[in-house]
Amino acid sequence: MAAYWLMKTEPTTFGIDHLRERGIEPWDGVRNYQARNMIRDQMQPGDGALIYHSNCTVPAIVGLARIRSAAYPDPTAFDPDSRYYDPASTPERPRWYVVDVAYERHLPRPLPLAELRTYPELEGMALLRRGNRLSITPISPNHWEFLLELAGAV
DNA sequence: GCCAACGTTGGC
DNA sequence: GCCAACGTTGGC
Repeated sequence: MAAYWLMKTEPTTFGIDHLRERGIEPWDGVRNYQARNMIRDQMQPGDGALIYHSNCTVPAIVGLARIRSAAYPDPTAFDPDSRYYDPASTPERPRWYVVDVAYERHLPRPLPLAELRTYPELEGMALLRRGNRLSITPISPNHWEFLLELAGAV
């Protein structure tokens, strides 16, 4: 049974258009233990993902992607030249993980955060909870269906 | 740029 | 193990 996820990214750094150009890309740089645990322990190839743009003019869910690999150690943690370098993570004892994420499509209509807050159907969605800062959150099947219909993507 | 919320660090 | 200080996230 496939699961669903929401993955935040900053469009100025790596947005949905970058993902479309790359086709498939390791989702690197996650440096939060809760998010790491979801990547490492729960994500499966075939899972669906909503791509969310944060820290921008109109924060919004903008596209659909697919998890395409099991978790493996984040190579940027081993690279002293990377901004995500973490000397505490070694190939022998990796601390951080990635999955490969494949572009599927832009939503026909982006779903702005401000609009999402208006739907009682989305109550309980992690993105909408106060003070939420997790870069990866699970999406319930009901919310997934609702969001896709809302965006005209069904 | 402001600031609330949250995570991490480190002294004790 | 507590908790204050600090850093980061991210909406507004």
